[in-house]
Amino acid sequence: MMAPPSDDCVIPIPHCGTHATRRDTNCVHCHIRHLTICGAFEPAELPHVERVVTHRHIQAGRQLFEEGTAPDYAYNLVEGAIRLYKLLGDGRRQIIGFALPGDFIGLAIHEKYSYSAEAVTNASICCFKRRDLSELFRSFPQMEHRVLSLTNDELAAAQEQMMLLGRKTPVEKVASFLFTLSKRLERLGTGGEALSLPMTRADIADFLGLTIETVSRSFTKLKNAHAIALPTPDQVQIAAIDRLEAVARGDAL
Amino acid sequence: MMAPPSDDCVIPIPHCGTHATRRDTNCVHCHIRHLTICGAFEPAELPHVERVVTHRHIQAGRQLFEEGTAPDYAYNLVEGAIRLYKLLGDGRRQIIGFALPGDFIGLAIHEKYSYSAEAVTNASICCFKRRDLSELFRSFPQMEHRVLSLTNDELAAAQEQMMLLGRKTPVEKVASFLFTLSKRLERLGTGGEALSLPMTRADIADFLGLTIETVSRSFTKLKNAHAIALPTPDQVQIAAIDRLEAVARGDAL
DNA sequence: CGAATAGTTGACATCTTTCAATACGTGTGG
DNA sequence: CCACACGTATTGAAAGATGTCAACTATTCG
Repeated sequence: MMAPPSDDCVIPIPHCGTHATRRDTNCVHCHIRHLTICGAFEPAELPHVERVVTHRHIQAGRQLFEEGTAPDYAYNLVEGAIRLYKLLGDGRRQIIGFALPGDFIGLAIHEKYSYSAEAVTNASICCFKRRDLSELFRSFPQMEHRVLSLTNDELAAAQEQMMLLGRKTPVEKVASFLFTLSKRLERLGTGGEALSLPMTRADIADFLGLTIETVSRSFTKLKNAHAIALPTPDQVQIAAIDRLEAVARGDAL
Repeated sequence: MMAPPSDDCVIPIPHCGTHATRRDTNCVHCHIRHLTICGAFEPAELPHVERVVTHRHIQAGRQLFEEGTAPDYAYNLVEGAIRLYKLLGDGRRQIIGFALPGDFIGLAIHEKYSYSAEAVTNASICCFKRRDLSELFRSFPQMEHRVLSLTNDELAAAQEQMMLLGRKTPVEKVASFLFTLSKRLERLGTGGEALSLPMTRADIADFLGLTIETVSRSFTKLKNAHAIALPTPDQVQIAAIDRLEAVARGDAL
C-alpha cells in the first residue's frame, strides 16, 4: 500500500472527469492482497502486477465510472467503500452492492459497464487497464481461475439479494443487511460486533428496495427488540447476532 | 441430440431420487451447441466432451437438485424449461431464474448448490460430473474462459433483476419479464412476437416478487393498453414491443 | 450561532396483498 | 358427446403494510 511518501502527482483519470493522486505501488506489503485477485500470485510474481497497476485515491461522492460507458479499467478496492448502482430514467436508483476493501470492481462487464460506481467514503484503489488484465490472465491462468471463483461468489451473493428484494419484509431486509455487513467486516478485521456504517440511510434504502423512512423504522424495531444498539445513527452495535440472523432468515422478530 | 433410437435404458440418477432415460450423446448434431459452454470446442474436439457427458430426460415438476446439497453435477439444458429458486424457512419462494435451452445450470456453485432446480416442463439435459468438467477446463482453457464469460452474463442479468425487484412497479416488472423472455426466445428461434409461457402465474409471481393476483392484474393492464394480447392465459402475443420495452424501462404505461 | 444535512417519528394516502368468488380450460368418466 | 371436477387464471372487495408528506431533532460545518 503506502509506498514512497513523496510522489503524490496529480494525473488525469479516465471516466472521472476529475483528477486524483497517483502513487507507485508496492504489492508486497498490501495487507488485503490475499482477499483479492492478486492473491493468485506468488510474492515472486508480484512485480508482474506492479508493472501494470496504478494506485489512486478517490474522494467521497466522486464517480469512478458510469453505467454504459466503455470499461477500460477494472479496480481493486484497497480502502474505503464504493457503491455500485443502476438508475432508471426517472431517477429511481437500485444499489446492487457495496464494495469494501479487497473487492474487485469490474466483474460482469463485457462491452460496457453494467452499473455506475461512486465513492461512499474517501477511497483508495488499484487500477488495472483491462487490456493489461487480459494479458495477465494469459500469463497466469490461475488468475483467471481466481476471477471465476470471485465471480461465482458475487453471483451467489446476487441471488441471495434477489431473495431479499423479492420476498423479505423490511425488518428482515435490514437485519440481513446488518448481518451480512457484519460478517464481511469481521473478515476484514474491521469490527464485527460494533460496526460503523459508511453509507447513509438513503444508500441502504436503495440497496434494500425501501424508502429512507422504512429503513429508519426498521432500525428502530431492531433496536427496540434489543437485537442492536444505536449509540449514533451510524454506529451499530450488534447485541444479539443470533437474533439478527434468525430475523434475516425469516423468523419473526 | 436425437441419437441412436434404441438405447433408452433406465438408470438411477443422483440428486433426484428418481430415474431417467439415458441416451448416448451426439454433440456434433446438437443444434444449441453454439449457445452453450460446448461452443468453446472445435467439432474435432467434441469426442472429449461426448466421453464425459450423459444425456437425460426429466419430467415436468421433478426436482433436478436441491439447494444445500453437494454439487456433483452441472447441467446443460437442451430442451424445456427449468426454474431455479431459493426458499425461506416458512415457504416463501424466490425464483432466481428460468433456464431455457442452451443455458448452463450450475454456475455460482462452490461447496453446495446455492439454489434448487425443478423442471417447469418436461426437459432434456446434458449432465457433466463436476470432476470431469474440471478436467475439461484443464485440457481446454478456452472452455473455462467461456464459462467465465457466461458467468459474467448471468451476473449482469442478476443485477438487472435486482433493479427490477427493488425499484420497478408491478406492470413494469411484468413488462420487463415479457420483453426479456421474448428476446431470449427470439435468440433461440422459438418465437419472438408470439410466445407461449411454459411457467404458471405462480412461477412468474415468485420470479418478480409479486403475488399471483398482482401478476394477473398487470397482464390485464398490458392487455388493455394494447401492448400485448392474450388468446389464452399462456399464449402471449406482443402487440407493441416498443411500448413493452418503454414500460419495462420505467416509462408510464 | 445559524444554516444545512441526515435521521427519526407521526399522520395519512396509496398500492399491493389477502380473502373470496367466479370464470376458464382440460381431462376423465358416465 | 356431454357433464363434472380439478387446477389455473381472473376479478372484486377489504385489509394492511409500505410509501408519502410533513414536522421535528440531532449533528456538522461554516
